[in-house]
Formats: sequence, structure tokens, C-alpha cells
Amino acid sequence: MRISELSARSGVSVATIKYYLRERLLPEGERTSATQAAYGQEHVRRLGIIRALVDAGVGIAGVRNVIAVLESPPEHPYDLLGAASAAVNPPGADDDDLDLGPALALLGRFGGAADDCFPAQVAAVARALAALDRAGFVVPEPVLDAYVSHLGAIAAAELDATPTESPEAALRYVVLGTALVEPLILALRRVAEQIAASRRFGHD
Amino acid sequence: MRISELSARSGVSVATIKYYLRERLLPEGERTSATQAAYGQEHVRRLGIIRALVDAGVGIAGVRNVIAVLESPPEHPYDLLGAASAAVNPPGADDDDLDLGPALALLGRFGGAADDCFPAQVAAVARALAALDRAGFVVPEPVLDAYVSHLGAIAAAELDATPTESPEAALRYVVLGTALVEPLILALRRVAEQIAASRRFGHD
DNA sequence: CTCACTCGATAGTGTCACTATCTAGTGTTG
DNA sequence: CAACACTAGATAGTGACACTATCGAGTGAG
Repeated sequence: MRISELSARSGVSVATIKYYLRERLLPEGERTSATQAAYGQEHVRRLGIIRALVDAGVGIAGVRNVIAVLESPPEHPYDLLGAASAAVNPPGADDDDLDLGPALALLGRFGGAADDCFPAQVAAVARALAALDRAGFVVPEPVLDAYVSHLGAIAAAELDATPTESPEAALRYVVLGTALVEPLILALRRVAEQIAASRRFGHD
Repeated sequence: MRISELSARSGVSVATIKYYLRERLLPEGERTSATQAAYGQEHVRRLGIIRALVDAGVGIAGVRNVIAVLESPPEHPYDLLGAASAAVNPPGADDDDLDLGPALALLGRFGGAADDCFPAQVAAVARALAALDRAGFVVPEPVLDAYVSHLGAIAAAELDATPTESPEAALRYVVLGTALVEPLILALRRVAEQIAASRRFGHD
């Protein structure tokens, strides 16, 4: 198909597609002449991924990272999550004066393997805790326990469902899941809170 | 204290504080003369909230909404979550062609009260599902079930810890929790996944 | 032939969260 | 009193980001 049809099918304007081509987020189509190229189904799918990631706030550079991981997967499955997380999660400019203590203490509740975590992920936890602290917000202990246990259970369920036999499927699952599933989780938590509140307080 | 001391204590530059004053995110200090005003501890705390929200990606307009809710709480506790969610969650410009069906089906798993949800929250779920769909990503059924049950449990734990006797404390908890706790939850999920992966696949 | 369409390049747009600068006035210190 | 750092308030500018508009030259289909 030509670029205008790709645009129609994906819902992305021609100008934006050209922009993504320029930024190397989208592979070039197969050239049929000096001023024409043919695009395929993979381009439609790729555009869906790009749009989803950009809409999720990942940013062009982050999308480029995700795509790089998708195109050249790391060898060991253990590196998948790290690569996915690093692709989506920029290192943060001012991590020099970040206190990792509270984060490590919290991660200890997961059961021992806290020091094995990728530093970027520990830093993300530390940043979140620091932001709460700056706002003067204290998360009660039982809530922290609930986070640890239930998020652990969620992670286990996700991992169970990850298609381990096919590396690229697993990769796709993990990388995209990191960026795309998170909004779903947040939205579901908000709804769950609202339903729980309505059960508890009633509504008129 | 004067503005420079407020700046030093909060870690926010004087220029940025003036910007927040202009944008009415920060109340004016008590005037002591034509070119001087005194700021108090509340300003330091407020700056912490603003910084945390902005860093969480809420944006100036969203922060203004949150502050408006904090300053004039809704009457019924049931409205708290809606106000908090609406404050943080902009309605979304292109919700006209949004299919709410899958979202409602998913929310049915929470146990009946799905139609009671605020439309904005249902729309958020629908948007997340649509983004996954556009990227060609299918979340397996058991994972969805895990999301529903465990996020329900998390919501219940959070609600248990909400100080219901004091309305403004509850409000503060819910509003700030919505914006500030979410990064923590996401970071913890990533770590949980990584730990689970390391347990399952080992690492060398 | 014509005309819509394409590529590739370049420059421009709108938004957002600041940031820099200026004027005029003020408290403080020597 | 003089010098000077500091202040409020206003206005304009910055840099990052994700596009978007336009142009010239070439191409395929009717």
C-alpha cells in the first residue's frame, strides 16, 4: 500500500508518518521507484505501537529505545525486563542526591532479592517515595504491605502468562506490557477504589 | 519568611515560586509592605505538593484542579474519588469514538457495581484497552482476572487506611494518593516482575 | 497529457513549564 | 544618609517536544 492508505488504515496523518520515518521509528517501505514506496501490514502494526507508546507518554526517544529492543532482543530472558524498563524509564537527571535507603527497605519485603534489582528500578521506587515524602504524605504500613503482596501476585500472574517458548513473543509481551498495561492497571485501581468507596459509604 | 528563604527551604527557585503565584497555585503571602510579603509553613508544604504533582506529570492545570478540591472539599465522601480522579485525569479530547463495551465487560468482574462508576474512569479504562488493542496486544484472561482481584484488594486496603473521621484528612489522602501513589505502584510492579523473573529464570 | 499522489527536505507551529530581565520600591547595614 | 541586597509585579524569552505545513521535483494511473 502507499503512504496515504497506510495513513487511512492507521489513523495517523501522512505528515506524521513521514515524521516517524525521519525519526527512524518506522522502517522505510519497499521502494518501487524514486518517489514511491510500498508499505505493509507490519507498518500498520508498528504505527499502532508507536501511537500507543506516545499516547502513554513515553516520548519519541523512549519509543526508539523500545523498538531497538524489539528488533534486537537481549540474549538472556533475565535481561528482558531490564531492557524494557530502561527503554521506557529514562534514568532521571537528578538521581545524584537520591536516598535509596527507604526504597531498599521497602523492597526487602518482597523477600530477599532486593539487591538483585536493576538500579534504575530501585531508583524509580526511591523517586516515588521521595515525591510522597516531599508532599508530606505518609503511606500507612498495611497499605505498603498490600502493595507488595498483591503486586507480587500480579507480577507472578503476568509471568505465568508470558509465552516463554518463543523469545520474541515474550519480548514483545514484556516490552509492550511495561508501557501499555500500566495505564490499564492505574485505571482499574481507580475504579476499584471508587467501587469500594461506594460499597462502604453508599451513594444517593 | 521572605521569598528567598521559602525558595531555599523548598528547593524551588524564586522565579518558579513567582510563576506559581502568578498561576494561583500558591496563595499570596501576607503583605508587609508594597514590595514585601511573608510566607509561612503552609507555603512550604504547598510547594512540596505542587512539585510532587508536576513531577508526576499532572501539569499546571491539573494541579490547579487538585488544589481547588483540597481547598473546597465536596460534601459527600462518595464524591471524593470522583473529584480526585477528575482533577488529575483530563477528560480526553477524542473520547467521542471510544467503545466503552470492553471496559464495561471488564469492570463487570469487580462484582456488579460497574454502571455506578464515574464515566471519566470508565473512559480511562476504555482508553487503556483501546491503546492495547491498537498495538495488537492481547492481555490473557487470567492476567485480567489477577488485575481485577488484586487491585480490588489493594483498593480495599487503601480504603481501610483512609482516615474517615476527618474529612479533610481523607480528602488529602485520596487526592494526593491518586497522583502520588501511582508512580510507586508502577515502580513496585516492575520490581516485582523483575524479582519474579529472576526467581524463575535464574541469573548469572 | 494531466493530475493526484509521492518523496525528501526545511522551516514553522503550538504547548508547556519555566526563566530572564526590567522597573520601582523597601529593609538593613555601616 | 548612602549603598546595596532584596522584593513584587510585569513582560518577554527559552528550550524541549511532537508534530505540521509547504515546497520542488519526480511518478503512476486514467
